[in-house]
Amino acid sequence: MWAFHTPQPTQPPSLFNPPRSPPKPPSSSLTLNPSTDTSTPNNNQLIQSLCKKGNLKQALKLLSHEPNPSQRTYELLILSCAHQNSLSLAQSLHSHISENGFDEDPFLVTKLINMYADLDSLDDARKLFDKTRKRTIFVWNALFRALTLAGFGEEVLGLYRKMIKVGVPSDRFTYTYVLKACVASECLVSLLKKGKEIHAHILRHGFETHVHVMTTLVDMYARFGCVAQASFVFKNMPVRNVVSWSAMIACYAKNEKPFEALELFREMIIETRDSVPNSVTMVSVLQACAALSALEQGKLIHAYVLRRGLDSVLPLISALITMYARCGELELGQRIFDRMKKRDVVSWNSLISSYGIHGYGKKAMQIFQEMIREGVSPSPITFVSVLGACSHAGLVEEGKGLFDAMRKVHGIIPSVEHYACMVDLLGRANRLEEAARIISEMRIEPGAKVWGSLLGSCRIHCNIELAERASHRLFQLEPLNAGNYVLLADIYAEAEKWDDVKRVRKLLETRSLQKVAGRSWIEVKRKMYSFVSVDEFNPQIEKIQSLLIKLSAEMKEKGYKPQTKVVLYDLEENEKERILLGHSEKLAVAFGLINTNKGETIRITKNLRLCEDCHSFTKFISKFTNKEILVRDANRFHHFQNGVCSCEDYW
DNA sequence: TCCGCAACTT
Repeated sequence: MWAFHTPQPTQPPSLFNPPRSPPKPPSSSLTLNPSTDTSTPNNNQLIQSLCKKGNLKQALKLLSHEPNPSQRTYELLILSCAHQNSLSLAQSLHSHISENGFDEDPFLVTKLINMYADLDSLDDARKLFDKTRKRTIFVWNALFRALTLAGFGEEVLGLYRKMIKVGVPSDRFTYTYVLKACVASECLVSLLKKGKEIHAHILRHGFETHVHVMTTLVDMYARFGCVAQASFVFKNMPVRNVVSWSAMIACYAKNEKPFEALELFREMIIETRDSVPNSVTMVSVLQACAALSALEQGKLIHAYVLRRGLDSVLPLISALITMYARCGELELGQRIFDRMKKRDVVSWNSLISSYGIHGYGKKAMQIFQEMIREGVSPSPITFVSVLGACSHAGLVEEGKGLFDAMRKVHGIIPSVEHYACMVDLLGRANRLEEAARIISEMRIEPGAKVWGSLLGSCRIHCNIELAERASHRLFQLEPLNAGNYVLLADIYAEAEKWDDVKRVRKLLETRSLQKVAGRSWIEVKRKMYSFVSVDEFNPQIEKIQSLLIKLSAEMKEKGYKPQTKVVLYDLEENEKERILLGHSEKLAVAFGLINTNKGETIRITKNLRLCEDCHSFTKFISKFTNKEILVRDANRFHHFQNGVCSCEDYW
């Protein structure tokens, strides 16, 4: 039955039916020799010390000679099985424990459930729980933990209801698990309502003073994107620690509130003495800088990281590489990577995606190959990064090859993200039929990301038929995402199907959704300036507008043609031109021209994809004014210099 | 006696 070789094959039958007798008192001596005496009362201690040394097989061998294994002995054996990742040994040990009558010991049941969770054998954990009669809160919690970790959130919530029904009171651990269960669902159901109910239970039972419970609550709201609720809970916490602060900062950083994240970080440093930011806190702070492309802020944060001696923490270094790359400083990121003494897969992923967003697809692929040569196993995210890089650079065949190798060579099953990358890769390259075929051949349910990629490509290549198919699915999958309606309306508009445009815009209205406004921002002397079309308040707005009008007129003489077709309203040409000059990105460029010194690069970030007119306008400007202009749009970087863009007009 | 929170890479 044991999965290892035992030198005494005559023993077994009695192995699982040892005589029952009370455990003998432990001896103080530990100087036993197993080869000369295998059945002394101190076998327990010997087994335990073998477990501690990691010699599980030897320990199990000895167990077969021990008539009275103690609870402690079993405990160490269980931990050893989990540690050695051996399910078959674990199951045999479990039978041994049952046959010795220890399977009603809640202590060992808890340990066994945890062990099965570590070994990813949820069925064993469930079965054990089902036949356990003495279900202490420890046993319940262990199962909640196991199921939550594996993503069976709904099952946990069902069991939680049962637990309340049978009258077992929750403790602080129960609350952290069931809160996490709300966001750990395999299916895409929203368990926010459940989470709010549990929030109410927590308050009713007086757990609002428990830091861990309340921090988990903050994190739960954060993951649902309920920033206001998360911040409400956080502000009302009677006790906070570095983890609570980090959770709230991460909440802002992940939910498109980078300013708030930086502000809270500032508050944390100034107002608290006992909650000093750690490397985890700093990762979120760097993410906020990256989201804003706030290079100067980012450098200050980097200096802080160095002062605090946090610069050898791997995830933090990856965040630094990403921050510099997203702020346009690819070389600084590369330099940090070069100086790393130790690198993990995340460090490589960061570098690969950095080259990807700058449009260097070939280079990203080279780094990928180098990583493989160094013996680092790629993760699913590695492929998202490198496929994304291929997509930005139009490397269709290379991307297809990588997608193939991912399965065949690296044994990674493609996820929705990978399919979305492939659809994007093919779609951008105007191979829309091929992209649609990939979707129809998918073995998993194509989610919103996949259809979204297709719709985005249809927008670029104005394919109405496929766009209608994609948006039909998207309207079901994410009815509240305004972007999908806007894309479809834009496609109709470009084809001058004004009735359809009206119909889709009406749909947007009836669902009371708001089109996300195009926004651009620029950092000048450590201050961020943000622009939303013409009417945004800015003290220099008149100066900006007159500069744009002047430049536009001058550039027209040199061959610049306003791409009025991007204005998707049925208007006169000159009116369209006026609208074009109000695009946020042009305002930011003009602001940059006015407020930067000669030779200084203009760095702009835009929340949406760059429009064709802004793209050609900025190319002209870069030549006309002899300025380097770096623009990061929703997808990638555009490096404008001397009239050309690094994307080679493929974006 | 057993159990717990936050982070990175798309």
